[in-house]
Amino acid sequence: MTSTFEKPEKAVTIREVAEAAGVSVGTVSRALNAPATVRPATLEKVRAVIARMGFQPDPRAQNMRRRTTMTVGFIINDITNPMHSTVFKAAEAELRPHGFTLHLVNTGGEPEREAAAIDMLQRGRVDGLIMTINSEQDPECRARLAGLRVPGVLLDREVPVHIDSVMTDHATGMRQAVDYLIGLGHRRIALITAGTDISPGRERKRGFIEAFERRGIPCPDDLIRAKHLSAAFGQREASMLLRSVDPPTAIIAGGNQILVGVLRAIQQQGIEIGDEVSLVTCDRTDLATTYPGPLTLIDRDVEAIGRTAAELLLERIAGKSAEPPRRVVFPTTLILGHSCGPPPALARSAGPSRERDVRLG
Amino acid sequence: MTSTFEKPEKAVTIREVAEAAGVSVGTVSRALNAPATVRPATLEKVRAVIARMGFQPDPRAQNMRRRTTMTVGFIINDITNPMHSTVFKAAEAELRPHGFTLHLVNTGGEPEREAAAIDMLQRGRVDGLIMTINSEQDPECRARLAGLRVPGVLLDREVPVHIDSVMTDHATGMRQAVDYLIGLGHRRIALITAGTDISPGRERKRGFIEAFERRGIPCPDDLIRAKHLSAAFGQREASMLLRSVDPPTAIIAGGNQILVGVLRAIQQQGIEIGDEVSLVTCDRTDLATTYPGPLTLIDRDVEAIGRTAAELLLERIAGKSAEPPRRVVFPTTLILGHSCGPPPALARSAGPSRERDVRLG
DNA sequence: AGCGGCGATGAAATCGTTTCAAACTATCGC
DNA sequence: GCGATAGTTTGAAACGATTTCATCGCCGCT
Repeated sequence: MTSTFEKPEKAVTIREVAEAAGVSVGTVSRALNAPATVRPATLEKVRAVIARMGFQPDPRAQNMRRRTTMTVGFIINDITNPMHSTVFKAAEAELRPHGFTLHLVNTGGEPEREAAAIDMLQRGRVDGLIMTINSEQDPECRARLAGLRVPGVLLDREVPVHIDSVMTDHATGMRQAVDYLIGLGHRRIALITAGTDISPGRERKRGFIEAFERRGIPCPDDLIRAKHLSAAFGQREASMLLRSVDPPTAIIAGGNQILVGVLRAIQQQGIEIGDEVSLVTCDRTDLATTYPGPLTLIDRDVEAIGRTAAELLLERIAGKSAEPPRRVVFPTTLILGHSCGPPPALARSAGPSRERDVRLG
Repeated sequence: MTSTFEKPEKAVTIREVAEAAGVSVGTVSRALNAPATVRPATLEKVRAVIARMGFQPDPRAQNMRRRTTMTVGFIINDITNPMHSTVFKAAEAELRPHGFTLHLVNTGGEPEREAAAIDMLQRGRVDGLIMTINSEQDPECRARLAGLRVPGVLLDREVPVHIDSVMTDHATGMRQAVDYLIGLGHRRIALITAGTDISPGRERKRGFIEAFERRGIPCPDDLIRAKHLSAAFGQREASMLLRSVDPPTAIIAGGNQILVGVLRAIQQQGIEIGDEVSLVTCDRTDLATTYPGPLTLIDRDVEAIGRTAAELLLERIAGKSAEPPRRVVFPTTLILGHSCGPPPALARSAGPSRERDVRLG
């Protein structure tokens, strides 16, 4: 409507307000930050002038003087990962009421960028950090984490450093899933997941192996592919596995991006999920819950994870920096869909547990 | 490894560096910001001290003094929407090499929060804004946008205000999709999309209507459901439409969240996509490309959109504030999947264009 | 009347950097 | 040898708020 360019009038400063109100700058400052200490009459007068002139304190000056920014840094390798963006959203919702706002850095998982992000943020730009550092092993990153000048919370990563963390019990979740598959008769179970250089990869692999051990069944080590959390990796490994001479009868996609690749590989080979190959995935994404079936998945409360990270951080910022680092571990839940059935060989002899539509492989 | 708490030593200031190097603070500052103006011998000496003491300028003080923050604000209603997070990522990738970092605010689309976000960011916290303001109509938000003190770029929103914008030609994309469906024989085509209070909703509806008009075919107004961009809305409307006495033979899911709801409704009623009902969706998400079929969709280059927004902003920040606002419009592409076929009635009489597996409704 | 105490206010210090005019130094031409 | 000049460096003044400290009135109490 207004086609006239509102001239970006120079911001009004506290000094101008003080002059206009006929008081000192100190009084204006107190009127804003400690209203109880200024006489009601004066307070009202100052407030009127503030409102009239549309004064708002300059955050830069406040940051400078208060040595605080009311900003929290969020470091993540890929914000387009639905799990990560959900954590971010939940953390923001928790922090906003406390006046905090978030600085988001998308690192792509590269060690240098992660180290650089920690560096640039923690040096006066934020009051706290929530992060998923992919370079658990990188000495640079570890040094940065060890020397952190602001409180920090680590998400789903295990770094030998004194810092709060919010973890997921991926191992137990994986063990349950594998146990479920073993119970259905599967022995040739494949696991495609993150590299063992990061906690989720290590934990999932551990849970996978443990499930077999507890049953006293030899673990199909040749079917464990723990390298990357990407769709491309998922597709490549799933394709190779499915084409091999002794293919798995069940696949566990250990990561929501991996699932995308695994599904593509399965489609490419025209294989029927649940009948020819059972499928379990991790994390409740739109794809996992909406894909026909739907898919059996290892769920976790991602929003609670984001909320908890924010809570831990808020407590630290509020001053409990002396207390020992805390570590909150969230459980997982196996949610049964219809993507698993008995392995084909078994199904052919014994009665099938659910309707199938047998096709040629 | 280091179990000793690295004491968060007080940050070293430029004054301390100056003293240690035996020069004035001004010289240290110039050594950093204008090395050419300081004598090589002095420069080296200062640099050595800086390195030894590990000095890094305090960003807060720099922001304060320079009146600039090297930060860009990104305001979005929902960062978990894959389109939005992709735009963010692309924009960040473009801005990072220029030294900018991003402040992300997730508003949930509420007008007050959007207005508050603009307010809090543009007053000294950021040097520019990239935003998708949902409250196109809200006077508060419009006023904020009109009085912006920093350069801004609007994403996919039409606000009568002098500001750069990056748009998508949703109307043409929709027209092509509808035309394609009409060509397949469909007449009862449903559109479920955003409300007409925001540009994508208006444009998609316009394109939908135009497609019929150009063919001289009456537009099925009763099948247009333009209200919200949510899975819940998509599911509710799709369910109602599919259960109605004269159901649509084709559905267009005008939004990636809407698609989730539409697919659920279709699954719930056991309807076969492509045979009993044709489906077109918007945006290339993992779900759309991985869902069996895959789905026919109206694609757009979301990364280019994010990149372009960043470029426009960078140019403004670099000083071209006088130039008239620019408006970049990105085209869409119809990508054919296998989710569309001739309408059931036609298919039953004429020969089907692709294999079907007829089921009871 | 004098004194203590208290609440409200103003003046000044402070945060750490950049910037700018002025001072200083060395070099050069004449 | 002297002034001009260019090149460096210095010292101090911003930047815009918060915060500390001293002061001033005022009230009540003895």
